[in-house]
Amino acid sequence: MDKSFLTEFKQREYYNQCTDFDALNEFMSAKPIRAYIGFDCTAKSLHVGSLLQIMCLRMLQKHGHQPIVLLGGGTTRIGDPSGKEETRKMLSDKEIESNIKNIKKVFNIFLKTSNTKIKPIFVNNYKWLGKLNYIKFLREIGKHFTINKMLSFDSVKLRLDREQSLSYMEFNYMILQAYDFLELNKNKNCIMQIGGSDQWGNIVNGVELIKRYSGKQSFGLTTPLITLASGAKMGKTESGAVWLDKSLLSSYDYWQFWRNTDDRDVIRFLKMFTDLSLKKIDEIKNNNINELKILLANEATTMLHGKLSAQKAEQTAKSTFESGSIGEDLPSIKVNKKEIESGINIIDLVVLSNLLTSKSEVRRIIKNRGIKINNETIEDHTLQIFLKDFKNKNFVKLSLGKKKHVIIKLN
RNA sequence: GGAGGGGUACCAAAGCGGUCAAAUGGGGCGGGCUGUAAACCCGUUGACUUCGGUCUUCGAAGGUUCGAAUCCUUCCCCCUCCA
Repeated sequence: MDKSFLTEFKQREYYNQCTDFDALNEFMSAKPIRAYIGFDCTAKSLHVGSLLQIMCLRMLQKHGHQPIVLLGGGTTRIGDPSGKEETRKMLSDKEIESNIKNIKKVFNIFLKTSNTKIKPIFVNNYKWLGKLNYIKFLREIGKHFTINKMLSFDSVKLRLDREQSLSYMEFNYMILQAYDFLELNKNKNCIMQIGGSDQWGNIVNGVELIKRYSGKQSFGLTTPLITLASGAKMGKTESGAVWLDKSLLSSYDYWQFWRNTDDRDVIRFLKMFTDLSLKKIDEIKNNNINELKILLANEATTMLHGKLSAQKAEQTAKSTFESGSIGEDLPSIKVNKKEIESGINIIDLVVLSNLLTSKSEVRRIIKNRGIKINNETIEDHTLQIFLKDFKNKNFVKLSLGKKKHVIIKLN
């Protein structure tokens, strides 16, 4: 074992804070360890906001350590108040279980699953949280927490300071997360928890609980909150959240997300989100910035959707943006021939294509010259589209702005 | 419990009887410039529309009025000070 995990962790700018950096470094150098990250299961899938965490797990594997993936069926039922302005809606057990099932897929893509020494261990904290005995829990675990301290945590303090209510249920979240860590420490020999910087308080609680409960040392490690050069939070695109799931966001759109990275973020993202060696990144860092963005997009898309999807996306982007033609990977919808036969209003067509949902908005954008059909700007919102407008191959390309395109095919 | 202040569109914040679908700023969206970047500039930002208008919005419910975001009543929520 070497000391390379934390070294690389820092070099790739994953590092934010650690409870005891030097001791952890010793530990990780001595022998393989197990570390865990918990993931929220409130949505059908994860989005790029969780990607850095996933990359951490990959890096653990790369250096011979074993990741534990906690899909929090238990804590999701409670809802983490950290960074949230208000209580989340409650999810049904059925939804949570189905979310967990779907989210698992992401890890099987990003993580190595064949090598038994490092393959991810999936755990669901509902298994232990679900059957807690309240009195017993209060006596064994609750006694280690003081309200005084709990009130001082940001997740709680911010909510209270800002007049928003915090339910008793959510107030317990941090204890449950600490308990998770204790549980994994006892039963899975897990000595580290990684998380985003907003999880620091929760993580430290776990480390302290383990210390008090069993006298053992454990570690917490956090990654920075990634903000874009523009100051925005990472993870939004024209079409919404950037999901790590093909059925929620196409590989083309995923590719586009990376391709549209702000200049100032490119090198950082290459380090964070690709497997390119740091040496290689250093060599190419002065290359043409757009080439680098394409590289980033290809690497990131390959990792999630495979090489073929990445190539197709790149090809489609090329034909769409460089030659204004039509790439096969553009999103498409099928329309029944009958709907077009007698002519269809351009506004209705745009709505039909799901590019926009409000007719008023379509009108407005047409006025602003933002709608194109087969690359021609629409000037008149009363325009009718007929079968003859569907070119040779029975399709039209409908564009909203410069970046959103849909192919409408006849059925 | 007492005394004040406040709840307005995605957010912040004006408006305090008609000219208010509601100033202004931010954000979003579209256009221009460019490199599918940033910065900057312009336009736009409730829904539907035969582009004449029509309908629904200013914490909630009632009321006054020809007419209410604006006045009155009750209720809900928040903030500050006092106890």
